[in-house]
Amino acid sequence: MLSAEEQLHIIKSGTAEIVPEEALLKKLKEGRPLNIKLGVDPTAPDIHLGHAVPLRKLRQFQDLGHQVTLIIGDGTALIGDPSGRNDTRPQLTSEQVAANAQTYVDQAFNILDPEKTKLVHNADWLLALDLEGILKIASNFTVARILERDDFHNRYTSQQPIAVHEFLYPMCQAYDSVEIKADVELGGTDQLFNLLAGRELMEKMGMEPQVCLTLPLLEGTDGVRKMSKSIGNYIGLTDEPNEMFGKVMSIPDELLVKYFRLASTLSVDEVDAIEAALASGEADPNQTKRMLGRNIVAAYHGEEAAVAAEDHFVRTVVNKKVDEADIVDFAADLTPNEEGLVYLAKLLVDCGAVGSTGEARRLIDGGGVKINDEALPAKSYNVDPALLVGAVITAGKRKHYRFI
RNA sequence: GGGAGUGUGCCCGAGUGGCUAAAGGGGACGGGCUGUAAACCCGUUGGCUAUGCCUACCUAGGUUCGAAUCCUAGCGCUCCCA
Repeated sequence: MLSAEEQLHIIKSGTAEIVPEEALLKKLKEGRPLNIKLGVDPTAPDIHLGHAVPLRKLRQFQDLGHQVTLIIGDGTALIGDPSGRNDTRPQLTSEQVAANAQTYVDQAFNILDPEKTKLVHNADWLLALDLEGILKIASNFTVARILERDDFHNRYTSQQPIAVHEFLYPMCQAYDSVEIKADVELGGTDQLFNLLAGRELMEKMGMEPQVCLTLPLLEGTDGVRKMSKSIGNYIGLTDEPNEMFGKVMSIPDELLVKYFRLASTLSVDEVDAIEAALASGEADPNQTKRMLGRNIVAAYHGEEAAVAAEDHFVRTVVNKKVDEADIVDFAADLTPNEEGLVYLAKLLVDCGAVGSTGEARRLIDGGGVKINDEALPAKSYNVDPALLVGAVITAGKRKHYRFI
């Protein structure tokens, strides 16, 4: 086992805050495997690189010899985490939660070491609480304290509704820490309040309080907003290799180091080296980004897929060649009208390239529809079917079809 | 229980009887440039085989030649008082 100081150096990489750091050092010095907690909300079926950030950190802890308790928040999911929200989350049914939890766990074990992971469900103890138990926990918190939270405060002052049950969320999460006797709890920076609630509750219940470790939120491919499925700027762990690689290439350069640090499998030293090389201008951002893409694809699909994905990227994007594998065959009705033409706008809707004929027309007018790499002139909504037979029809940046 | 506000397109937000498929911004999409980065420029952003027709400003009615705009009721949200 590494020394406490060496461990701390690794753990600190990429973290936003450790509260309090001395307490973590002290725990590390005890030389025992610490119990590292991560609670996850099974509110969405797919997980993405943003969700993977704390999982990677957990993996680091595991590699340093510590134990992880992964809590499936099937109890808290019934509430819906209010963190960072400006509205009330929809409450999920237990069936949805169970299904989501399963896919989450499957994907999480791509990253975590199953040998050192204990999987628990907080419904087991949260739903077992009776009113007396709930009151006992709730009496440790005050309304003022909870209203201090940024998101509650903002919603309150901006006249957005806050449902009473949402107040229970941080308390339940705090109680989880008590239940599993956490030494350290991880979460995004938006989780700080919830993590601190756990620390407070443990202390009030006479336990050694957990250390709170927050990780920065990972921006999505737009480089601005945090990665999120609903915004559509996410890189899913189950994305196909080619798509995954392409999405990584589309992130802004400014995010390169952050992605390496939070989402890649590289060690702290390696990431430090890359950061220095980029800063000095020694490393080419494009090549470095490709390296990142390879690393991320390899982590979820294997080395071979990563090489193939980069290859695909070079062919289709850099050299602008249409890859045969990207062409979708579509059985189109090419029966011509009286003028001997077919309505291309409708065909583009039928094959799923666009949502409406209006959109198709606009795309054509904007030069976004190509036949065999040749842009159609504006207004050519009706075309000679002979042009289409056997040809590659491209709609937008990277949708290719062949009508058969 | 009483009172006051508010509800517009993916989002924010103008519009208070006709000139409004609805200003402006954001986002998104497409084109150019390029490293599927950033920056920048241009275009598009309800549906429909389209110089037109249809559907739209919370919902349902009503007034009017004409309503996102006025009236009535309802629904949602917020605040204040109790």
